[in-house]
Amino acid sequence: MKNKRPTLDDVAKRAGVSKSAAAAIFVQKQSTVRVSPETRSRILLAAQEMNYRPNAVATSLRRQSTNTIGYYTGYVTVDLRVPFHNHLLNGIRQACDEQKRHLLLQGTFPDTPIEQIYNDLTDGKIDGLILHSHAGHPILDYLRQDRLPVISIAEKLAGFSAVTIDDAGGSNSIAEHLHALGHRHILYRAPGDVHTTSQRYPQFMTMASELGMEVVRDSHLGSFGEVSAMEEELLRSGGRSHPTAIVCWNDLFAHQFMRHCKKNGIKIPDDLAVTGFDGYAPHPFFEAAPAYELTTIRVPWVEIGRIAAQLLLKQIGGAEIPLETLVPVEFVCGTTS
Amino acid sequence: MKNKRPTLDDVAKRAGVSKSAAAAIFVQKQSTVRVSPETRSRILLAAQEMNYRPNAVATSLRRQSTNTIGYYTGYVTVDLRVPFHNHLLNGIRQACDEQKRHLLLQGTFPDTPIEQIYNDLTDGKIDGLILHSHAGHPILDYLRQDRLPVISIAEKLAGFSAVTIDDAGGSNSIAEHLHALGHRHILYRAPGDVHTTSQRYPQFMTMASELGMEVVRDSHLGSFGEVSAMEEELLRSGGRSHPTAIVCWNDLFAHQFMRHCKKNGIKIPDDLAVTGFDGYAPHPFFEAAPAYELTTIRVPWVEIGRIAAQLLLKQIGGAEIPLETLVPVEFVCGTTS
DNA sequence: CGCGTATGATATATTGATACATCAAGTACG
DNA sequence: CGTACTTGATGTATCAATATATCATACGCG
Repeated sequence: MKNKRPTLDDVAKRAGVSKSAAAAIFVQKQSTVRVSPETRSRILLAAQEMNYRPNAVATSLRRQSTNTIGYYTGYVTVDLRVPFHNHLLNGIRQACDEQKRHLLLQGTFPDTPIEQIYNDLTDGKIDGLILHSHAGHPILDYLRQDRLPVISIAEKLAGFSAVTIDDAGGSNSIAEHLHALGHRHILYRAPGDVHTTSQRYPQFMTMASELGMEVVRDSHLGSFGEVSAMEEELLRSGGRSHPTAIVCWNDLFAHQFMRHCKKNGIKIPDDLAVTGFDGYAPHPFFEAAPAYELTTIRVPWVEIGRIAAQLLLKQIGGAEIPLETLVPVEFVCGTTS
Repeated sequence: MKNKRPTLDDVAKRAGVSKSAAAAIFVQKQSTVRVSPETRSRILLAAQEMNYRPNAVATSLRRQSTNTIGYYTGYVTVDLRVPFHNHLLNGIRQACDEQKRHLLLQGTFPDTPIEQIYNDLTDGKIDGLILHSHAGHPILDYLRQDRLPVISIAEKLAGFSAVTIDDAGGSNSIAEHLHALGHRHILYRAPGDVHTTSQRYPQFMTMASELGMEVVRDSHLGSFGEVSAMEEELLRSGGRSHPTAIVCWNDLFAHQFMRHCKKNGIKIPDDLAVTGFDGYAPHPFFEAAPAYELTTIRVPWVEIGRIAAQLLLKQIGGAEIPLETLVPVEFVCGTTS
């Protein structure tokens, strides 16, 4: 029969020493308690014979630290299959692995009471929290009153450090690229009340104006895959009129729109140019004969996850970290423009 | 300044009651201690004023249960962007959310000492563990000696319950489908020493023989994207000879191979039929104008993750769960056959 | 020989919540 | 009116480690 798990007391008893002596062997940082080599090996032998392993929960309670960070996936998107989640998580996990920390996936259904979310995030299970895509979420006000170290990804949130993306630079690149190709009339497709839009659209507008391009704004939100009225019109016109290019706020919208183009016989980029933003490096799995290679801004999501986790761990360690860490992006010229 | 976090003692003191009374209000299951409505509200008021939240780590220690399950991602594939990971995780998270449990992502670099992995998995941080793709991993022997509840996904592992996939049924479907289309010479492409192969290949062979088809086996492993000698030959021949169909052990191999077909001008399915296995329901993100719709066996990975987590939680709760839970698959006829 | 110090331990308080035993006061009832 | 039982609490041990104080010896040295 599988026995009860041995504790440090059991080990000490078997080795014929005090608990303090036994503890000195297993404590994470070096102990002030000294143990002779012979005693040490006696304790280690006893521990091995009993298959002793320290209890992480007890250690966490006493040390007031769990060596675990959380990634909160609630609110906007809970589906872990969404690329930004698994790309970020992959990077976060790399950092955790390197520093021997653990990663807790925390997320809640949209209708979970805010108090419960707050409780869940700040009940001591984690030493720090990574947030992404939570601008405007009521949890932020709660977290600001708490001592839990928090880092934000892709958004500046008052009171927290952030790893941000060079949205402005990316937007400039797209505007310049389209201008160079001769496009003068652009449809800018991005939902209105979304944080990312506010980071990308104004800069695009500024640059577009400088270059003398006309931009029409389509801020329909809708659900993924839904076609807006302006898009509908564009599809009906066959794309062979103004605007000559559609700038999408992210790759997802671009891909979705291109599906409709295909159905409607619109040729890309001949009839219409399409650009995205995000550039999720597709996993090899998805590289199978893509119909289009999207022109986009490649955002190094995996790297961003990793940087965020590293900064958070520094902060947990007591270090000061910069309020903003800007990560550069890369213009990728595909076949859709 | 942000103060020290209040404890139950602090709340009790402020409300002028004993710790036991205060505890009775916050304890998870109902307490044997009775509290009058007036006292109750006095305690609740005090707690609210102090912003008291119970410490989860202390609770875990006392209750000997963390309400957390682990998902171990080490060994074969650590990259969380691989579809089976994020599909499974999504299902697991659904189940955890429903039952208010937490999910710890545990994984280690390939060169982590086994003792350390064992320690990490069994040090009390989690109440149970989900394993996928770990057949033959040395950690299994360690875990078998432990009390930690474990459930395996997609593989029967001695000593643990498993959620399994109807690999045999899926293999039959593919054999019958190809036979019905007139194919008589098949190349079966699957690495030799992989668990999944042993589940899928024998049944395919049995059914193929019954139907009078000839099957050549290509068991080259190689790394993802690498072309085997047999594939090379097939590509050179332009596919316009025997075999007339290639059965891949999973969608990944199928997609990879099709990339090479495209490069070599081989038309699918006219020159060569291709089938896969897994049928990761692609996220809407990836639905953009796929060049091929792969003929495959759709395995409900999200659902499988969810079932596995639910069973594990039952087992943790003390219930007996079946040693094997077989999940049916679905034949999907695409345009590649 | 007595004082200071290094070595190798032990004893005890602490971390924050929970389970259970105990206890005082009030009520029901024969 | 005494026993039995209910209500509404309190006190204490426990979960498994860690931090710190304390305590014996032994040794160096003037």
